[in-house]
Amino acid sequence: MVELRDTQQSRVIGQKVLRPREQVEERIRVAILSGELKTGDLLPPEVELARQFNVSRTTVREALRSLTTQGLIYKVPGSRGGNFVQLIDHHSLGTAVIDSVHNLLTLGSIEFTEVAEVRQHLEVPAVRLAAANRSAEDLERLRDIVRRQKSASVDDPEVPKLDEQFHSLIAQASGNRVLASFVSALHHETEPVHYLDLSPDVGRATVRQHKAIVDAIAAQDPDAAEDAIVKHLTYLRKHLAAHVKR
Amino acid sequence: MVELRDTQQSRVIGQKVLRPREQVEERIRVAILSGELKTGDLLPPEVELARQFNVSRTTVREALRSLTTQGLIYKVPGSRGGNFVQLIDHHSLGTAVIDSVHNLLTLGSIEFTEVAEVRQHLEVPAVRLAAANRSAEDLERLRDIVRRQKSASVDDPEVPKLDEQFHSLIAQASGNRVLASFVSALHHETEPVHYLDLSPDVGRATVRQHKAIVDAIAAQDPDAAEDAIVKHLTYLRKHLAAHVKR
DNA sequence: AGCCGTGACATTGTCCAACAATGAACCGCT
DNA sequence: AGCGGTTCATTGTTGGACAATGTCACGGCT
Repeated sequence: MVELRDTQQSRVIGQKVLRPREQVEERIRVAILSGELKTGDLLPPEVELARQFNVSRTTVREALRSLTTQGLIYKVPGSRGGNFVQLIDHHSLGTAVIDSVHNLLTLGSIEFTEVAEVRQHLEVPAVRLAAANRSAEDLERLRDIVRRQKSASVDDPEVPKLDEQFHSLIAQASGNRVLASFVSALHHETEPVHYLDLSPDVGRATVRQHKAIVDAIAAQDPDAAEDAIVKHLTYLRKHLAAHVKR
Repeated sequence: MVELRDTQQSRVIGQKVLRPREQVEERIRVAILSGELKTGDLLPPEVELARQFNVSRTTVREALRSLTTQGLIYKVPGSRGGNFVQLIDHHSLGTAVIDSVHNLLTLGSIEFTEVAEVRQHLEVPAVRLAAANRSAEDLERLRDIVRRQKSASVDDPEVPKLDEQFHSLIAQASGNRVLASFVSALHHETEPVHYLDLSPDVGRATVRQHKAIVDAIAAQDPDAAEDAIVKHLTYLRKHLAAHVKR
């Protein structure tokens, strides 16, 4: 947090010396972020890149490895393989959040309840916006999910996936992609716990609550929607609290 | 989204073949996430790791490069250097969000308004919680910042930093670290724009609004705090909208 | 004694040249 | 048309060398 400021000489001539790997990485990064390289484009082979940048293939590979880890490119071995520019849309934000939150949770650097709390703070606006902005298609897809949830048995392996889809779809219907990414990421990290115990009672109650949410969205009634989702989340939290066994 | 399920043979014997680099990376990752390696610990030198895993140093280096990019370790060249386990706390989440949102914004994959909207949805609960949970020290620090903002001239290079600190501190005072990380990340990505034009009028209005927020937090009045922050954010948005020149 | 340069040293950073693994396209056989 | 092997471009891994970096200890200078 300490900030060093050059009080005497504010003119700067020298810049930080960048190592070869950093320069290569940066050049490729701006090529991607500037749109010079588009999604799906194939980068030149590593030997060719090494030639162009006049560095060794090893250095190029370290730069590419870093870019891969950042999710900007992906590598494909084999004859028609190579380094391709990765699709970068709002889902990237979701996975970035998932990864980071997951790490922090397993390290104990943050508490589960903090995540759940933020999730609720985001799901309420999400469902309100969904009620206001939902398309006919959104509604149909939500109804379809609830239908399938109703018919699924408790131990059906589809259950968690359906639940994830339900909440993600609502967030998507809000029309705000950042909000959608956050909600589905936080859902992903908070929900898994309650798959372990799932009595038929809880299953039925969940479906009933989901239906109430969808009805409010169908009626385009944000207040009712908020009410329904708060009830749902509160129910889940109470139910979860009864099963903290770890 | 397609899920392939083996309908005929549900017994799985073979697992995916992992490349050496992946195995090394994974082993080190779990060592860190399990707590076997703690913050600040020094990993064995690369040649030693190569010996232990029985792979080449190059392979070890690729694994370490990836872990570095993920923020799990950091590298220090030189005699007493090496690969150290990075501190991983909730700030990691903030920087992860900043990076991803920044990429998406420059690529045009998300809209500025979506980020700003989510920011507001998070700052409202943040300020309410801050009003409820704030410590005496939090309050003193907030007052100190407002004091300094009052005395700072419009073109003072400290101004943006103070603003960032102000909003981050409030989020921190909420007591929810996930919330704090999100708020400061989104603030970081949405605020820079309005540094460009900063008339003395706007500066004074901002400080006045900040003071109102702090007063509400001091009085531990969540409703008043919400009211104040909404007014503030609305003012900023209106002011920003008048200057969309890019 | 304290300060400053200087050189040794451990470690990461880069280079090079080769070979292994991968997987798509091609070709020929039936 | 389908099947199986071959070719080939590309990434993945290896081993070994040298360069760059930054800490430490030492020694000389003041």
